[in-house]
Amino acid sequence: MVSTTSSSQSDLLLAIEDQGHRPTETRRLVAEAIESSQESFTAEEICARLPAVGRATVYRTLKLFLSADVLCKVTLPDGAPRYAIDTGGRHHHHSICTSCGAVSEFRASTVERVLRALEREVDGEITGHRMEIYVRCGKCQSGASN
Amino acid sequence: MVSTTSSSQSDLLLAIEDQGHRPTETRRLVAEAIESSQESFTAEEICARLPAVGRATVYRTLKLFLSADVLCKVTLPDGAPRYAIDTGGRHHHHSICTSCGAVSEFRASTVERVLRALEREVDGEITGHRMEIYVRCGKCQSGASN
DNA sequence: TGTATATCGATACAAGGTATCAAAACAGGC
DNA sequence: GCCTGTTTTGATACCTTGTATCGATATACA
Repeated sequence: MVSTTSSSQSDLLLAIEDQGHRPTETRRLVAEAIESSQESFTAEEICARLPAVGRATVYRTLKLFLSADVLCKVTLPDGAPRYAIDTGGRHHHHSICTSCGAVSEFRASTVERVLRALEREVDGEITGHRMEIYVRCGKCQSGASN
Repeated sequence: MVSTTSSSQSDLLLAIEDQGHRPTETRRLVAEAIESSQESFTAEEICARLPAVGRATVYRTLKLFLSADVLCKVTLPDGAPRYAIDTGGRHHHHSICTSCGAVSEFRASTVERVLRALEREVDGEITGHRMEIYVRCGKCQSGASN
């Protein structure tokens, strides 16, 4: 595929470019598919929307975006993984609407405070954590549909 | 003095019996393998230790223990699942040592308080959550080995 | 003893990825 | 433009963590 030096570069693409990866046409397609996604999405949805792009490449590209911190991967209550664009910079957590899949970020300073408190309760040193909040979002509550 | 209450039934086995499932020999084998496990373990480790028990049966049995709340399933930072005996009754969370795999429980009343506070921050109604704390446990810190 | 139900193992299959590898695309020097 | 070394790519095989199916067994119990 031929690379385009088009104007309005996607934020996703710029982010991995900053990490030293090439902004190829294939990656631009993946970025575009992500950016035009409503709410969150699965890797296989991207594969289905880009039949010309290999499955391995989709996963590789998602991984690049993840490591550039412009994409996040969340886990639904049943364990199914979903991806969503990650806009926040500092450390944060995600809330996921179990009806529509919308992912929001929140900087949980409160959560960090709790972790510091827990440091005295647990045996050893806290090295990391995982936290997700499942919600039924405002939109889904009002629009009775979903 | 050791209470020799005869054929001391495994707690795991008793728990699923209470749910109306039969305490079969196969299940007893799985329970035994679990109870003699150090720290946490994977399903495949149980399969490997019980070659006479079918893989599907091992997974089915783990699922029974999970739904009887005597087993818990945790996720390591890299996403790999592990199982551990769950002794706490009330709602609680787990801390996992990323060195040795030891899983501990903690009743995080503080965490619950945070969730109530977050209820005002997030859009919608909180319906659930997932939380895991990763630690380097005391044993691993002192014994420099792991 | 007979029969309904529960459980079992083998096996195929599913989801979500990763490893491999040869081919294509590319950057940069000439 | 042409060469050359590095990246990226797609196809494909494979891996992990399970779940579905199904015929064979085991079990309860009337």
